[in-house]
Amino acid sequence: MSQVRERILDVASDLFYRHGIKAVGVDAIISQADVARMSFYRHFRSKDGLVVAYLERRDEATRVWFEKQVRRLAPNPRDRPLVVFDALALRFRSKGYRGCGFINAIAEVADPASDAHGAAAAHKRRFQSWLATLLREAELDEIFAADLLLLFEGATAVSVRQGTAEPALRAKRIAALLLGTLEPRRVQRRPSTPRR
Amino acid sequence: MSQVRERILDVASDLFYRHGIKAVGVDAIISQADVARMSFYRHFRSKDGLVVAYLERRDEATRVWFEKQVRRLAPNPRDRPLVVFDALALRFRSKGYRGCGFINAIAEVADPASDAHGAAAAHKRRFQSWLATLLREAELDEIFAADLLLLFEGATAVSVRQGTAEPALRAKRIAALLLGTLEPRRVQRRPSTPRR
DNA sequence: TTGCAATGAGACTGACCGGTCTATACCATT
DNA sequence: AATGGTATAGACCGGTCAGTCTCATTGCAA
Repeated sequence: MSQVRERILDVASDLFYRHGIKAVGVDAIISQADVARMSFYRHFRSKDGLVVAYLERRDEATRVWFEKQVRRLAPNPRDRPLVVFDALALRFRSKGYRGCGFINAIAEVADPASDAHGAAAAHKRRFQSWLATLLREAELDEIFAADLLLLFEGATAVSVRQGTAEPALRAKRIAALLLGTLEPRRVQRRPSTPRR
Repeated sequence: MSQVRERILDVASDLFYRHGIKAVGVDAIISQADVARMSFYRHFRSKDGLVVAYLERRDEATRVWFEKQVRRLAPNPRDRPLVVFDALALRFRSKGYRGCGFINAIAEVADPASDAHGAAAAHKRRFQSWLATLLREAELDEIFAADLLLLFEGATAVSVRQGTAEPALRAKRIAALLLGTLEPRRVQRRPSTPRR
């Protein structure tokens, strides 16, 4: 209906993700969305309300995006649990990537009782259960979903810090080992010859 | 020398970690440190300067803490690479734990050219090279250091979100598999009998 | 005792914060 | 043509932000 609300959400999503939630004021949002101040408060009870809307919308969009990419990259359901990390690599390479918006929100908002925390936690729950579905459809044990999510989060954190997509492939390799697709390396113990 | 500077850093470290950097104003710091406003600006050029000092101090403290804990928990150097995750679990269980201060800083500050980013990146580099040392001293391949760090970060992110220490043990199990200490599970492929 | 550097207390600046309020303009339905 | 909902523009509120400045007080050392 109201394209004003959509415009606000578009602008806020962009600014919140790029600069962080606390770093973006209501003034910046309404001016960039070209919207009157009162129109903002007609559609959102407060800035906090907008933050929740931002996270809920991002939850939906993120999950739809991964679902689509994974289907595209892996026609065979058996390949999908690992292909998640290829999709993740795509994401890492996308312009302006700045990590998981939900993890960032949690890092920023601090208060675990806040609505933002709740929305972020809900997203991660849904994401993990999606991973479980992928595993089930690949005829693998759903029990690995939490492990995959841990690798997913780890890759994201490392990628943001070092600004490359390589951690996604690193995580994929570990995941493959975990799921039994690859044999573990057999050469971990180094020969006892002195180094250098 | 000056205990004023130390007091400021003590208070700032606590507040920055607990509430986030942007959420803590100079006023709160100086009032809680019981220090005059000008004393603050005599010791730190700006709030950003204080943030860098906070991160550098935390870098030192964090690495010293892990080093000590790992030595304590694993007298045998061969056990130390995995015992890192037991130390991490201790950390997760500590009161008021709110994740990695450096990851949080990166999430909050956004600008990758900022001093805060630089300090955080430097910490992670040092931490990874410490992990490499542990691996070397355990006669394992240093190449795994990046993998261990990825698991470390993943466990941290998950732990903060769900508020438990369990992800540390999950990461440890994966690390053990990775380092070849454990055999991979042999039962991943579920029997083709229909579920439920 | 004198002198100096460090600290304290607090006023002050200009900018911005989230949020409220009034007044006006537009546009579709009746 | 009148009405009612939705938009706009922008003044305004109290509070907080980071940072500067002045001046009094402290404490130590020459």
